[in-house]
Amino acid sequence: MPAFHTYKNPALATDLVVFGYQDKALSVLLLNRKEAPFKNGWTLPGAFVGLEETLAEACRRILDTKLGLRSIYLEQLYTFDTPNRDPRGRVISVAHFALVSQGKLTAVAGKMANDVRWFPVTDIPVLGFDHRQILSAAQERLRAKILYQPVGFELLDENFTMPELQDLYECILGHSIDRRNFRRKILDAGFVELTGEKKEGLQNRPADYYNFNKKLLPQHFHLNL
Amino acid sequence: MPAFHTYKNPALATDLVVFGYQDKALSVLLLNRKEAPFKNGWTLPGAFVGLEETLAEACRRILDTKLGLRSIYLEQLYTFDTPNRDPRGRVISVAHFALVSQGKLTAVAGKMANDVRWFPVTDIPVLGFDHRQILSAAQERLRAKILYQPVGFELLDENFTMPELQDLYECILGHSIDRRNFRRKILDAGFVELTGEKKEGLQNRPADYYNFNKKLLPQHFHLNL
DNA sequence: TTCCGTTTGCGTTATTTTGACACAAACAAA
DNA sequence: TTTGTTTGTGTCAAAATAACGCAAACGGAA
Repeated sequence: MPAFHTYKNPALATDLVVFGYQDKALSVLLLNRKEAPFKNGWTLPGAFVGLEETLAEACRRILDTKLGLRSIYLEQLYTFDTPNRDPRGRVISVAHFALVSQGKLTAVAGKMANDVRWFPVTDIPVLGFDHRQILSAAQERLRAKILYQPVGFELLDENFTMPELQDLYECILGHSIDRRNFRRKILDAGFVELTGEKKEGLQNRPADYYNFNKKLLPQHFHLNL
Repeated sequence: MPAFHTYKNPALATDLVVFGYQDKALSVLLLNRKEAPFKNGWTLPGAFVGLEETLAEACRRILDTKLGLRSIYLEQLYTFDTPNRDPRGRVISVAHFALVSQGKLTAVAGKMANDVRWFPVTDIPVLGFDHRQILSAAQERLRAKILYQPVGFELLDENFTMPELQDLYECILGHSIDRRNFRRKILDAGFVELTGEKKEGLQNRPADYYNFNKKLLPQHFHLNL
């Protein structure tokens, strides 16, 4: 038996699908590469995984140093290993996806280098590597997840109105929902509560602000939308 | 930038959760290790991933050479990277789970080395590495999956009766279901059809044989059981 | 002020789905 | 024939869902 680390293994990387919600649209952070391969092409942010860090730590490192994002929702998505997915050689990528709330999104937008941009998921450019496939998998996961876990709140501010929440759901699910039925199902699920405040200063009737109540959270529900 | 494969990367492995269904019980293939670490302890079958093979190929290799199983259902589960999950060093494992039908199960049972055994999921011994965690994740995935994809049929023979199918569902879900409601929901989902044959030779009323009909498959349904 | 267009909040009703049963049919064994 | 057990089919009340009406609360125009 040879020494342990002399085994020839594929290289290990992480790629990140960072979702944000702004201007009534779900969007993704893309990075314009300055180096080959795919020079000047758009890709997901990613990096190789070091010997001393976990996958999550590698993701946090990317989020922090490349994008200036901290303490946001992060989840492992899938591990991609198509043979020629990276022209440089054999690289296996453990893809993750992250959710950025509106508050943090706007706060960081200015700090970002001009080679990092938000793209609405409805208008994604050609992506390098197999990142189009990764992005599609992330969207599918998010679609499924939003129906049984309170993950959508990671994309909104602490306080949000029912119409705002509904528009988010519609963006992610890709179809429109009846206002009144949506409201009823969300309230029945029982993980939001009224704050008592209203969204004033608008043109129409003020909307009630709601709050994601972690104490009431059933941690497992099922929305039929 | 150093030569590509001089990056220090964690070692990459695969571990397999092979599910079988026999004697009205869901069971898992476990391997008794002949070498350290966890010598004489039970673990999931696994192997390191070579440079020239995909993850799926590595899994097929294990299934074929170690267990004598071919062309069975295989799916990626999750990638485990807890720092000290392997006492030999930093190993990241892309766990998969496989489903073996009763026919193939019995055909191969005899060929298996005596250090490989089926264990009912209700009676699992202490496992090495983080394999208990992997097994639990696989069970959870299977529980969820059986409700919206026709994956349970991979565990049965081509022809099966409704009571057999129900018992399988009950084993995986972990709770009993009303016979009549179960039948109705399965038939409403519309991916099984009567073969016309009956399971004769038993003590009681013969049960109708059903068939998993791939042509009728909606590929996306939702069972509420 | 009054009227209008728009959005929000709250409700109703018909339909569908679900959960909990009852009962007869088909076998083997007594 | 009778009994015990399992399978196939149907019923019915309760719950969940989809579709929809209507008044309240704003800003802006008349």
